Amino acid sequence: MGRPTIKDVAEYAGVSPKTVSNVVNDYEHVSDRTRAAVREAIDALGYRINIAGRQLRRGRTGMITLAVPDLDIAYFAELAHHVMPEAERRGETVLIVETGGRREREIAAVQGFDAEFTDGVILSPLALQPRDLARRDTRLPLVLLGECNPPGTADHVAIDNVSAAREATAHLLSRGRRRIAVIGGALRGPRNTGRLRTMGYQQALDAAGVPLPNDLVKPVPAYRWADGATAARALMRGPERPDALLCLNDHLALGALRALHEDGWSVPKDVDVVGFDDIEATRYSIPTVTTVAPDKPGIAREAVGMLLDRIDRGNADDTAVEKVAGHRLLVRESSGG
Amino acid sequence: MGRPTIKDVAEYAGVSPKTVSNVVNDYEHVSDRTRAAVREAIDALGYRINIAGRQLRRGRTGMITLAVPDLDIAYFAELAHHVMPEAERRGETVLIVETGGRREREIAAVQGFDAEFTDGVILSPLALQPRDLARRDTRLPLVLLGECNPPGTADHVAIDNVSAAREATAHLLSRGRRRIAVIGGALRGPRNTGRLRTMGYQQALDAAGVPLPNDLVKPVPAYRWADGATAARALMRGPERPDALLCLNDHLALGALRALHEDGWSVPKDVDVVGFDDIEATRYSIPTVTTVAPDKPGIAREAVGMLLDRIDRGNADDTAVEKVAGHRLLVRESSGG
DNA sequence: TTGAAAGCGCTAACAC
DNA sequence: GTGTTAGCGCTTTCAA
Repeated sequence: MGRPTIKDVAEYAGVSPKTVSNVVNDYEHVSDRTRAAVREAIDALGYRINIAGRQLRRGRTGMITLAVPDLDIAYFAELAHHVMPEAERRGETVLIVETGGRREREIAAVQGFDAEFTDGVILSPLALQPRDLARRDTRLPLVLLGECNPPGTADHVAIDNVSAAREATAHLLSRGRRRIAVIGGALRGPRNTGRLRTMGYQQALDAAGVPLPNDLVKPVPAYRWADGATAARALMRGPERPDALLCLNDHLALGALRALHEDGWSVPKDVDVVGFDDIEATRYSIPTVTTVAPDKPGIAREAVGMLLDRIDRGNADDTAVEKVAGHRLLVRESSGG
Repeated sequence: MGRPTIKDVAEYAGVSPKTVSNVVNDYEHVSDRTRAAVREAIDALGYRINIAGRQLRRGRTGMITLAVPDLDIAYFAELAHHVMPEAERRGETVLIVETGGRREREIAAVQGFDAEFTDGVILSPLALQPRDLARRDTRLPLVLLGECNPPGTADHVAIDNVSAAREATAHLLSRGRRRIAVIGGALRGPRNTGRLRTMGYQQALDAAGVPLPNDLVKPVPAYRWADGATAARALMRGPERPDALLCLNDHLALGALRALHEDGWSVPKDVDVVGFDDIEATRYSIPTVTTVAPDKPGIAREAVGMLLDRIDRGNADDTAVEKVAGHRLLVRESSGG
């Protein structure tokens, strides 16, 4: 015989399938005796509910998707680590999907792939275009993390990237740094995370009356260790040698640290280094890395909450919600802390 | 109207539901004309298959569980990063679950939790006891990773931990190190990863005729940065100061590196450091860390393959399969590389 | 407080 | 090459 069904349990306990269902779902109006009998039957038969039957009937899977670029990026692993228990606390299971930061995979995620797996999606996009959202032909509830597509398109949680970068830059300026490079930055283009943080950097320079240095805003192919190392090496060997590196995530900062070490530069004596995300490695590296710490538990809580709200409301088409998560600058050895 | 079903598509295209199903499932014997018409209807209606109906009918969910202690441990994030595309390549979706290394969560994982979510489980256990497997009252296909419970209980993939540790220790001995400490090791107790690696360490010492130093096998509460730092500090300040640290994973090694730096020790001049797992951080730390690199893609491929085999065979009760994944020692700066 | 009947969306088996 | 029928396991009426 195959796996026991609710019918088998019912037969064994001498009740109807509906009664078993009532017990399984903690329905109140079940006599203690019946409940006990059903429980016993469940144990005896080793019954486990078949989620497919339930979700077919209920029209909900009890699962939500968390789509991130890459679990190899510690920030996303840490984020997942916070999202999963938060979802579990609220009775949902999380399906993690890696997009690789590729646009077609991100589009697939906001479309619910080709199958309707989950009740909603939390996506941390990198390549998604505003028009991809506009074209979305589904009511699949969606919450966006980090990247700031034109507000109003979807629910969204992020830190205040402009302020965060402004504070980090102001910190470097207050240490007398004037030739501050931005690794992973962008002086123009869409208002993605890199652009917003570069704007904050520019604002801090403006406020201090420091002119924007030439050629020190350096884009990178990705926010990985190797990219930080390459960029730092190029900047330090270039004509406009910086005295500080504002790295737009911690992996870039740690990669930069390594390249600086190899080229014989001392941090923070010759050059300061600052990162974003507060991944665990920055607390143990040599030197430890000053970083902007986003409120990860808060982001996870808000994202899950917003998504479940939308799912519960049937994703009614009202206006999108914007939430700003907290952040703080943790000054460590790499900038004199 | 709600989400379109296969019936709606059939009506729109003027065919039967079964024909739509055939098209969706890439069944061969469908005329091009029909196929095109169905495709068009699908696009027009924005139809996406409802996975619940399919899995109810097919008796398979197309999902497998990957249960790891903690995504914050880079090794497990990297492992997940390899398992997901491998599973996808084979048409399966991966549900990641964190156990926190807690026994009751690991038991729940091998039992399939209380719901029938997935078709099988890949578990990387830490606290699971042999008797937990013996007691298992389910036919849920299972593959174990890493920890070596009594062979024969379940399919199992791991590197040869004894050999790996022996090689790493031999490497340190060949550099003239004689007072080699083991952070995370165990001289007795169950044959878990820590014990096996300590056995390899002992074998290498024996082979070289080096007596086992006193008090240098140091257990740790967990394999995290902080634990490595604490252990390294204690060892270096203790009465039996080591000249090398064999750290049983890279997080321990990186934490140790930090503690050594803080106490003014130079690596590798004063003391060598070796880790396990080859996480990306070890390639960028200062100094870079010598480590045992397991064949992660191979582990992922074997684990997924073994699990799907079992699922396809209906988990017939034949003997468990043992697979040994490859590994190699990468000598880096922390031991003179 | 419990039970009977119906049907969620899909596909296997079989007919045509 | 395509359609009909039946039923996967569950929960939602509604009735008893």
